[in-house]
Amino acid sequence: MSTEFDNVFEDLQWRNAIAEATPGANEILAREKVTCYIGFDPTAQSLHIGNMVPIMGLVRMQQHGHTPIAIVGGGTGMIGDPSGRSEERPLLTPDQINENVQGIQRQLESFLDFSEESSNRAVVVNNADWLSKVSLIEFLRDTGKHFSVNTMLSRESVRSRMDRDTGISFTEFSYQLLQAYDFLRLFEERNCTFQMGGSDQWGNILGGIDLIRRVHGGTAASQDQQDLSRLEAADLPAHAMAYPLITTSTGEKFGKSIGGAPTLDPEQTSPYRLYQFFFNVTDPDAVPYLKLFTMLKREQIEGLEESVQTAPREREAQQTLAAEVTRMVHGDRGLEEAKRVTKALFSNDLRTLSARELRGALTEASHGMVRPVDLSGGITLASAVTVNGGGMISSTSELRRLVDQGAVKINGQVETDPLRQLTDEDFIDRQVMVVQRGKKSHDLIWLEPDAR
RNA sequence: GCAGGGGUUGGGGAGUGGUUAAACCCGGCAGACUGUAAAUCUGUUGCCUAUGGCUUCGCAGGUUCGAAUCCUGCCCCCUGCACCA
Repeated sequence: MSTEFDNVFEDLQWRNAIAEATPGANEILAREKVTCYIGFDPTAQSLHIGNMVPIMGLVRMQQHGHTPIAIVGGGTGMIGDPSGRSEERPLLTPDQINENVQGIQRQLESFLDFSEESSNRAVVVNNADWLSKVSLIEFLRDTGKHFSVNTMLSRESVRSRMDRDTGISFTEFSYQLLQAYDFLRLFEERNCTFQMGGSDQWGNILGGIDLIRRVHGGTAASQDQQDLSRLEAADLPAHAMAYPLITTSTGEKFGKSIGGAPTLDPEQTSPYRLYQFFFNVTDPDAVPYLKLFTMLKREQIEGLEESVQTAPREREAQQTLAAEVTRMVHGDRGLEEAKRVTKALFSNDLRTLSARELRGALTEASHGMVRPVDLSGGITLASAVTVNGGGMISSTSELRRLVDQGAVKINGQVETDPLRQLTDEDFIDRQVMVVQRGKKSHDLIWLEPDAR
């Protein structure tokens, strides 16, 4: 695969995907093909869109001929990264972690090229493979000896916790050693000389390079890691770069909109919702996201950039962004589904669709709350809509408020009476009812099949 | 351990006996405008079988016609001091 950029570094730089880099990293990447890695925390069952940045980082590395390794932190996950946390993390059970590791591993596999024929095929490794096997004594002697507690204490993630009375446990304090050790192992076993990560991980990443340097010699072995940036490229046995943490143009944490960050798991976040998430991105965010989240070429993106300027109404950039991401995550079928549902929901002719079509389109759509309802005992709209909780409307009071504000539509018709009795007339084809809250949220309710 | 301060509705933060479901700000949600955008404006933001009722102000009791507001005990947090080192 070829691109318009000479090397990954330039590519990533153009995409604003580089916040930090070790001195000389750009030359290395231009000159040789390296093996690089990024770590993924198994704190949840599924990756979410925030993880797209690192994933795309690996994808682009591979595209440019480098060999990507994804580490899932089955071992470090047992410890917990103190970065960005004001309190001690609850420890996950080994079972949970295992489950999460497997889920994440599966998801990663759909982005990277793992084929045997590939000369730079991707690898997924679990750091539990080695972390769970090192002996404590061995670790303290061989690795711990290279770390100065003074330096470790000065780490922002540690210091902020020391200042609070809750403090930090030895467990989390040790985290930085483990992460550094990962890099050392990959360096030794897989000739991996490059690490990428979020800029919040920069300290940990440098710790890894420093460890490698101390273990494998180098003239400046006694220097403090704080001074890494002053070293010449030649002194560094390994390199790294960090991507910036993404925020929206208004400074919010990325992905925090509608009900939390969309995940990459279709069970948790339907393709439709993922599509909608990106479709609704604001103008100033559209182009930066296109650069970060898609494989589109420079000229395509520049074309879209112009379209945001000249014809914002067309929302070409958002549409392309949404389509590209959805296809990458859920494939052509997922994208098709997302578009089909979008069309059904925003064309305002719900009544013309059949129950079958609606169910097909909506079951996995929007809030995904599909709930059966039994009419036989008589039921009000309010109780139908709020059954089981968990839907987009959580209480009768909330329904009333929304109805008062003219925000609720049933099958496309504005609703005025939250307490009216439902009849099977309210269900399209006497089967399904589409509840709409505001412009963008939908629920689907269907009649209990045998209660009709 | 001693002394002092404090725990209020998603967050911040008023309120120290009734007119307080609890000011105000932020956030959230919705409406208008628009482009399924941003900005702006408006409304709303405990629950219910709803011109009323119920449950909320760390927890448990108590005093009162009436408590978030007063008393008692407990839990948790912050600040000084002491102890430890």
